[in-house]
Amino acid sequence: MDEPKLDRRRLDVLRAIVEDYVATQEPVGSKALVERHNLGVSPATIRNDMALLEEEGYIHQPHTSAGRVPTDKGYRLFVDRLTNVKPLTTAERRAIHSFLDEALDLDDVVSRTVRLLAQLTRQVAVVQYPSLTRSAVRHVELVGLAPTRIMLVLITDTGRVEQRVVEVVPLEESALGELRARLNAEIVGRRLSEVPGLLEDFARRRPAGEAPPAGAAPSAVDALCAVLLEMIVEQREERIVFGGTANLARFGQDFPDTIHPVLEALEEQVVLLKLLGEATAPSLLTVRIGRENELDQLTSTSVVTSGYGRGDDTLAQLGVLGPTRMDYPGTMGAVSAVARYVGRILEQA
Amino acid sequence: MDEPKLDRRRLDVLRAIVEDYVATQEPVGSKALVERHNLGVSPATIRNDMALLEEEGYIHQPHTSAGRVPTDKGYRLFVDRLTNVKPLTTAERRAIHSFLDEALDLDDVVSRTVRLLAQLTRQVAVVQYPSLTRSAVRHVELVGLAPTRIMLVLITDTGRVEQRVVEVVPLEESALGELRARLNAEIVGRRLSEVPGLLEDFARRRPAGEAPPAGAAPSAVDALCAVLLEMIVEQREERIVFGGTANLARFGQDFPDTIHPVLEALEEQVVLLKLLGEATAPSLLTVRIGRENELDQLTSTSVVTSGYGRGDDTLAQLGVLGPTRMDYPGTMGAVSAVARYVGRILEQA
DNA sequence: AGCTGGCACTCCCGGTAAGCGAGTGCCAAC
DNA sequence: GTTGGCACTCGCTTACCGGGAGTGCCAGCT
Repeated sequence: MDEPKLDRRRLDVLRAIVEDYVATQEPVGSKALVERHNLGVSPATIRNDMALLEEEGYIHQPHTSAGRVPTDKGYRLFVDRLTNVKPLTTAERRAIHSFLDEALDLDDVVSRTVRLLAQLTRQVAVVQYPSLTRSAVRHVELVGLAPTRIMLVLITDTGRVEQRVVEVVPLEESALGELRARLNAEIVGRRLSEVPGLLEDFARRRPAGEAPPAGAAPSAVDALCAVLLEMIVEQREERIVFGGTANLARFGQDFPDTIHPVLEALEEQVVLLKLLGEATAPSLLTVRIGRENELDQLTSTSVVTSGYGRGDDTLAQLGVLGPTRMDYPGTMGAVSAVARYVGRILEQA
Repeated sequence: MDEPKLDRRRLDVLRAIVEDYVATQEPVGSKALVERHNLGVSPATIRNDMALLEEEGYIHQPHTSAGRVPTDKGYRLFVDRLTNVKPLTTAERRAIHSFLDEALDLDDVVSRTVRLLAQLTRQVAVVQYPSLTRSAVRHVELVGLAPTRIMLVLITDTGRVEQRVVEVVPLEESALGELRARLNAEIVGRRLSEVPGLLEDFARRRPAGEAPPAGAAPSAVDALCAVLLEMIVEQREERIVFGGTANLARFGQDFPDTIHPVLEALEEQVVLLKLLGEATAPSLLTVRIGRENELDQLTSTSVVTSGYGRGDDTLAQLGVLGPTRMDYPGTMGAVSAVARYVGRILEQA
């Protein structure tokens, strides 16, 4: 352990400080502490403990003769060792189910999840679309719009639908049908990450009569494969949506100078990606507190994320963002529960 | 005219007040006015005019001995009679083109439009997806996932793709193909609004041998038609996205109590719908100022919207929202230009 | 040793008072 | 109809001054 000196009561004090501060949003003093928690000792004793905690960097005094406020390090210890995720109430649990069960398609699942998370945690919610590369092909559709224009629709087993229009050399309807069948036979059910290899193979193996004359325009097959590849690769930069920004402003002038940069940060896809961080195992919670976030604009916010997916497959991340003084146990419980349930929804899709 | 008394100079004064107030965000006094605009008269004269304007309700004095601020009515007159939409700079124009030309599909067009509008106007941008009902069917695809499960994909000529999974009585692959062909023959190219009628007709006209035995489960045709109808009707509540909320917070503590309700309002789909209002002819600008908005939460904001679409067909609305003290000419110019260009993009899709 | 009550000290916060300055309305004169 | 002058209003800033919460320290108690 880093700080073996921290005996039991000192930890209790830290926990009490975090809880009170989160609840009241005001620096908490020794007297208030002994009143609200039965610590069994006098304020003076608590003061000694607090002095110690401050020395170790777990709490901080805004000014002489003010109460104490937890530091990032204090929150970190609180999250790691002093508390557990709080299980949801049955009402909340029911809300999750009824809210998500009504979702019609993937877009709907994602947007409902955002609203749900925002409402449950009263914070800003961030949800990433299920990764294309980790999902599998459910179907590829080729729709002839005109002799030289084909719409290529890719449907994944996570319910994601991507489409793109391709210009090709003239192609008959029957050839199109045959191509559709062969293409589907080749890649349906395979992971998207496998598809590039399969396509390459597919293009090489094509029937002899279909090979284009040397130097001619690329065949329809080639053109389609190229676009399909492009779709898969391009979409690796995942889509991320967020909502519940009103919760940022909720605390009135709580941290007024902070709200603008945070909103700005949220509007940048790149930032959101960093925010959600590396994919973790499903329902494994990650908490990043204050300055643990790399971005300057987010040094006074905390982020709680979790992976979600089918079984042990992490398809994407979701989570919430709020001020460092957040209700960690409750937030963690909500994020974790929502992540699990979204995963289950995707399974049955 | 409502107020025939308003002679030329008085109108000039109002215009000057609006312009200065928008630029400085501070109540503007008579002295500052004559300095910044060459009105050719003395401050005392301006004061007389201001008193008149105030009496008529065009401007307002926050407190005795402060400068004047335009009222909603003042902004209204300004927008209606005192200014024209400002044409964009060529740089801005170029930005629009390069930004939107890169869009890959409809989602991309919409999200890019939001970012573009937000950036151009430095305000909150709101964009509605092209209306399903006013677009036409490009293709309907039926994908057999399992003997009793079919995925129904509807593709419109605006590039919108909607899909839904349907449970049906067992159906062979060949029957599915035939059904797909017949269904497409029936409705491709037709307006979505016409589809319900066509489908009814279609179901009635079905070949005799295919009719289900009386009292049996509904045929696959019936089930599919039902879901298709549902998709069309349901989606009438259009999707709307917004962005650029950071711009709300930009003015620091400008209108601090206002930002929270506004953010809250934006998160409600219903509110957004009201915000964009009735569909208007493409590139016809609508400006709603302050209390002209029905919603209480938005009484200190103004909304500038425009329809967009192909040719004379209005497919949806887009626009921006900001404080009533906004740069109306510039905002109107940007909204109008973007609406026109988005329409053109949809045409060539 | 560790805990406790007492006590002096620090410093934030809220309220009040004074001075400044911007802006006005009015009026008499042009 | 316009102008300069002038007294007046009133919000904003600064300074000042208790009151109060909270602390650190210390001496005494268990």
